[in-house]
Amino acid sequence: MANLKPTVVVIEDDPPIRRFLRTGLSTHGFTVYEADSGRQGIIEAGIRKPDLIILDLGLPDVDGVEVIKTVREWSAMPIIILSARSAEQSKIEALDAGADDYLTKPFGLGELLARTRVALRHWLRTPEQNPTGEFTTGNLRVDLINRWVHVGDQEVHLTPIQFRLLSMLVQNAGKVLTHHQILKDVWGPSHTESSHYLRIYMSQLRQKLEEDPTQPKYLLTESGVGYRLKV
Amino acid sequence: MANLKPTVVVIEDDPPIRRFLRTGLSTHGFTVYEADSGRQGIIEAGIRKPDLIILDLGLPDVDGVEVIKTVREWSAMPIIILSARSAEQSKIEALDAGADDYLTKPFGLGELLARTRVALRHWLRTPEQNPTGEFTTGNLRVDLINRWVHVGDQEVHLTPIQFRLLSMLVQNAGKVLTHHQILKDVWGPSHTESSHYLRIYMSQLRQKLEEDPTQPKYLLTESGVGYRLKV
DNA sequence: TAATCCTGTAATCAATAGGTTACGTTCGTG
DNA sequence: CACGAACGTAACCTATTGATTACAGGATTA
Repeated sequence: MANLKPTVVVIEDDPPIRRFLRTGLSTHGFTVYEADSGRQGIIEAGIRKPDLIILDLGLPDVDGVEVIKTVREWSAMPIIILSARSAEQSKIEALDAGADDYLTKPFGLGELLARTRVALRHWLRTPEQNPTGEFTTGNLRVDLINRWVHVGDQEVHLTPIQFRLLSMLVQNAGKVLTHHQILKDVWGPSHTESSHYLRIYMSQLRQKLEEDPTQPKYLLTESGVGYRLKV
Repeated sequence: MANLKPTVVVIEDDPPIRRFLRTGLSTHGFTVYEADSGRQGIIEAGIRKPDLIILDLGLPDVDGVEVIKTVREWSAMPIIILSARSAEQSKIEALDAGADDYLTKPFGLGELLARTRVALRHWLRTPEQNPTGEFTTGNLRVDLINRWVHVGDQEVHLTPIQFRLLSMLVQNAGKVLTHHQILKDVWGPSHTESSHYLRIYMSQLRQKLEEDPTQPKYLLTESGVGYRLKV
């Protein structure tokens, strides 16, 4: 969804309001899918996996609160309620059933859009929505963002320098990095001649990551040049 | 039952409404701190590190939108707006400045409480996307919404800071958090260098949560980097 | 095959970072 | 205003990390 348009499923039985929502939302960058009943809405939400649901409480077939509960059984996606019912008890029920916001008709398009922005802001903050910087080759898995390394299903602990070194290799996986480049990046520009540091830490990494450190499968030496992470 | 009550900072200059909020919120399980001006409210939010801010837009000294922006410079905590202004433009400005919800006066206490529950639900949403807000690993169970911690079938009492620290780790379970990140979030932006605080409280958490505090299974140290809650 | 260069590994030691205890102060509650 | 809980601070001790030295293996070449 990062560079695509956000998608929304509108569940609303009244055709004029549906048209109002369709034009308003699509001219503001949404891809809009529509449903005119609760049953249809639940199906649509399941198929489209939208970034947002806009739901009218007063549907002909199912009670809106039931729709909320059904969706919440399998997803935490944002749900914004539109309703003609302004009674407080109705709001409380919908919100406690799992809705994220509640607008009473009549409402302005500007406010609705502002509240969709709030809902999407919340939703985007959840970590598993964000891409992970995970790298895999063979039975070696590295997550640069969460900062862990797995060999098989075993977690491996690395010291800060070891991790920086591996991190640089991962970010240039497949390419050969010269001693000079690595030393400059990991130890800083004042240590570009201390190539024995590099050998020692490379050895430590192999001890921790390679099945047979004497026959490395991932951390390869390019003699006279540098090192390379095999992909 | 609950480990400790959630805290809220109420920023409102009108004494009758302030009293209404104080009694309403505290009888429903909140610890309430009050401020009668924007300036004071920002300070209070920084000191108390509440779970929620309730903010009146019509303050005598600072514009409410400025208060939102100032808080958002260093925290993503939920902010619910109360306002006499029902104009759509006012709502849009506040929501886009970073507010999470907007209620127009007059409003009912029931609706306000329902909307606080929504805000806290968003704020506490764990990476697992657990709808109940409960987190489990090994024999450690944490419920961020109801605020209790169990080790085995034994309830454990935590102090406010201890709970905030654990809460942050739970919300980022699996990830390494740097000293800096934790200090900023738990103690506030002015304590980012006081890393010995962190060590002491981490030690206290281990005493309470780990079977063998010298060999932690959950609260892991990433030496030279920070800490991590193992999943 | 001897010399040389590049590479890998082990062991040591100092510096830094982390863990724990104890104690004084503050703050909220009754 | 007295009590206890929670917090901040200092001091001390332990563990981890990183730098460094020394040495061993292996390949290339004269």
